[in-house]
Amino acid sequence: MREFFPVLVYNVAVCNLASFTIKDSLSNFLDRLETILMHRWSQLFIPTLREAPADAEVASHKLLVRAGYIRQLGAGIYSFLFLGNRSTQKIMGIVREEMDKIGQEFYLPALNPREIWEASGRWTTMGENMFRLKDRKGADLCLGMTHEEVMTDIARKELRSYKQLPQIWYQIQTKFRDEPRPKSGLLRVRQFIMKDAYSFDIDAAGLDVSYLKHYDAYCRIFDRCGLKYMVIDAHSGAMGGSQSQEFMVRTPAGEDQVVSCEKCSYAANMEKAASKLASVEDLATEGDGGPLEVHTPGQKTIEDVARFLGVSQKHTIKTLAMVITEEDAKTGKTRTRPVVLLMRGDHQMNEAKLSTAVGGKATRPMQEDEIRELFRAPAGYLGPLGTEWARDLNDSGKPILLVDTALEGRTNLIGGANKENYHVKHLTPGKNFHPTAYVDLRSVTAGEDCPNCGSPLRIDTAVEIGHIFKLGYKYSESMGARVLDRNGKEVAPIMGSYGIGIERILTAAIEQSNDENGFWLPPSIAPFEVVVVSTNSKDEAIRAASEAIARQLETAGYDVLLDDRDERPGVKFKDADLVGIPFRINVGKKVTEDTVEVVRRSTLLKEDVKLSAISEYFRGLHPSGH
RNA sequence: CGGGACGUAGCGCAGCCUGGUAGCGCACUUGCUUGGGGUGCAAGGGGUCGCGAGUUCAAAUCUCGCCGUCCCGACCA
Repeated sequence: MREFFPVLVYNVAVCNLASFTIKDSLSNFLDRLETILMHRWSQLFIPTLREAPADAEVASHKLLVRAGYIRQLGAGIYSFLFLGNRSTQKIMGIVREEMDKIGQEFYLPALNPREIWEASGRWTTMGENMFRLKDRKGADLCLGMTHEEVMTDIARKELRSYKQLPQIWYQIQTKFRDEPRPKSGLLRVRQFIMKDAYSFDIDAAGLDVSYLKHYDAYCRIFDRCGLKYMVIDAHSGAMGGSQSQEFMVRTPAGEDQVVSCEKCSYAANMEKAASKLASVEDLATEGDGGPLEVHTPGQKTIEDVARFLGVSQKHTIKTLAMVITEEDAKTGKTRTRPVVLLMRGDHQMNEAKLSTAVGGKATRPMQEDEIRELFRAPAGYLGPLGTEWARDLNDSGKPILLVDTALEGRTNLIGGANKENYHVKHLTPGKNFHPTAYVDLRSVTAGEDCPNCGSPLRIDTAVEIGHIFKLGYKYSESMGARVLDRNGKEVAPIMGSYGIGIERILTAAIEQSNDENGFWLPPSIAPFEVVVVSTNSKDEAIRAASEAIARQLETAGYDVLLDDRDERPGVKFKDADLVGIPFRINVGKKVTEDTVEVVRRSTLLKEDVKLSAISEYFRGLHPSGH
């Protein structure tokens, strides 16, 4: 603020020339100047609401609207008003400062021609999630959901040599996604601001460095934003990604499930999380140990069968019949391929893990007629016997048998007999049936042991605020970016992509710190750091002291909001508590003793502070140490 | 895209079933009052009842269609 002072005076002067009539005295002019330099509540637009809109469900949504930060324009489309804009601007400022340390900021178009999305193949794969439009000539355009294509287009046109690498390019801009279901205020929207960065390196070792730079920058950004976050290993998808981590903030409003260890640093999302299982003592062998059919009339579920036979579900096999859709390499036609999964009876299958196991293809449960055709038996009695048709994963089109790792090494399990009303005892993998592969298909559940340290795992819902991702060669190859390496050989640069959701930082911060009266933001991202409440605007001593304190702190470099409205103190206190400002100074009767109250919003604890000690007081509290 | 709910003043809601002058609280305007946790009193302003058709002498209310918003699910680079 201070360094912009001369510029501001100039602008204000110029702006006012037009309306500067003879009637306007110099002091009037200076008053106006003062209003602009000092943020006076009485002259600002901060439309606070006593009640939240009926549409709002999650805390941050209700409070953002109540505090006058945002207003809704349509489903998943929001306007940012004065306070909301100040806060997101501060967040962007922090992101920009830290990103400038590792990369270069660009400004890219949101309006993209179809061609570059055709080149990467995403014009079709993005499907309905992409906003599309036509120009007057009928040419297809879309609104950018992310900017791999545009960045890679620049790279392919401009980068020629390994000597130009590495490059880290970033932007902080609006993105558009036609979400099937916008929800939870700013958490899931159709237009939002994102910082996205892209790295180009000559080799994997270079990518490791770029990736690490982003990891460090992200930690600094989220630390400075005052968030309590965790970094988790993420499901990197089937397409080329080798490493991927997500920065998550725990909150019940979140949409993602995150597994984390109570003791050590282990954390992963559900699609990736693993756990150590307590070992199970297998059932004893009866008779000769060969497969033994048992009559289980009407017992279709694992629960039924285990109870009926008087065994734990841990000794049973759950047989799941799925289908994947794959494309024939030669004809290009899609066809289905049966995938039979064996899980321990009490375990849940994770579809993302399954999808990863089969190379990222779409999966769905088998239909009744497909089941009958493959097993010659009805659902409820399926089992691994007679699955000799199971083939190699690469043997396109043929059925495969995937067995969860929890069953590896187990013996004498109980599963369906592929015959109505019958199950089979003494099933042992590798002996009675032969898996295509053992793979981890199981969803971790809370309380299981951490794979690192053995402590209990917890599962929380969380919001993703950042994501770093080793892209590999997907875009550089498909879009034809090439540079010459040291040997003069043409190679595709290896890429990384790195995103941060700006509004999600604000939302997560509010979710982390709110009560029924409002919320409090970390000073670094709050629209104002301090609100000075003049408790009685008719009392000249109080009014003057409020002005003086506000000006003093403003001069010291703080962002100060002076509540000079002619309102009752109760109204001002309620509003101050609502709007997210972390510190409040109540200026009241005690000014006659040169004393004011400082209130920390997070605790609502009040402290009497001498006027002469105000600056000193805040020097101690301010995290960025003015 | 499947399931559910809602749409009446800026916000929160009643009225609809049983058709007949559109109401309450907050907010807003004016005056007085009050001045440390949304002060009190008085007088006001503000509504094509989401849109369109239909039934009817008459529709916020009944019927049909459309649009919009929210919730659950599916989806989520």
